[in-house]
Amino acid sequence: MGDEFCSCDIVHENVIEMVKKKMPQEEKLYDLAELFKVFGDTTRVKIISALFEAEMCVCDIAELLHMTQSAISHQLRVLRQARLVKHRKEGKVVFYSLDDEHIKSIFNQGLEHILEPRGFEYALQ
Amino acid sequence: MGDEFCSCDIVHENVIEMVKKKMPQEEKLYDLAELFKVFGDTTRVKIISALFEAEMCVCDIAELLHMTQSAISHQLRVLRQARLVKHRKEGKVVFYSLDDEHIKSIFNQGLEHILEPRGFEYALQ
DNA sequence: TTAACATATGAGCAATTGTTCATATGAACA
DNA sequence: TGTTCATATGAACAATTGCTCATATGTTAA
Repeated sequence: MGDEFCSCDIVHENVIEMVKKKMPQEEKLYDLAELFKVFGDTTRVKIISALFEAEMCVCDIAELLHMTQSAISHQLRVLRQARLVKHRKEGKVVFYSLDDEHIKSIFNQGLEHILEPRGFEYALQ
Repeated sequence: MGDEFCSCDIVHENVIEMVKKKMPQEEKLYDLAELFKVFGDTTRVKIISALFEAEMCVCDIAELLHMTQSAISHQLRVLRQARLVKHRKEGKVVFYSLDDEHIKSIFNQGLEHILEPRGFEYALQ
């Protein structure tokens, strides 16, 4: 039954069909993964966390995170392309700030998950 | 001023100090990035999306996503370690389901972001 | 016990990613 | 105009990641 991606015999076809119908489009799920991938790096999470507090220029962020200007600039590019930050030029200086209200929600939900006490079963792993 | 991670002279020390005080602990931000990293893969996003609809065994998921049992099992391990799914054994069969209410929120906030219409400036990039 | 089966896991490989280094761009000012 | 400075970017390299393949684990049934 099916395309043999699993050697099992017990496949629950009715469940699979139901789930297949209800799941979002493949493309949406791909985009969603791409979005979370942007959040999935310590440097970028730190940048976002910093920009929650204040608009900052590239140089400030580099100084704050003890990283090179180049590294920060590369990461800001990623954040820009994901529409998570916006920028404003003032002469030579470029100020970055958060672009989206959703970010705070996503970020905070993530923090809540992190801060939850861990269950017994997990502690054993 | 500072540790010279940036050759700039214009560093706004007062902003940096303020932000530094308000930012979450480094370790929390690291954990947060680790959590989002788990969401940042198409296969795992699809698995989570499927488990929103129903509890499923490894074989069902493999069939649904047209992927090998091994690939799915490896990814389920990642999801388990991040406490995003739980499992229940019934004989040889292992059923997986979502472990956490936060997941739905994080996931849906992400989808909202994805679905937002894009601005003019971004369209040009 | 042995055979069959559902799942888990380790090693290896290709693809992706984050940083560094060198340099380009573009704005302000002498 | 030429210089200085803030930022952006391309190439290269090391580290990480997701999959495959082979095999281990653990459960059921003969």
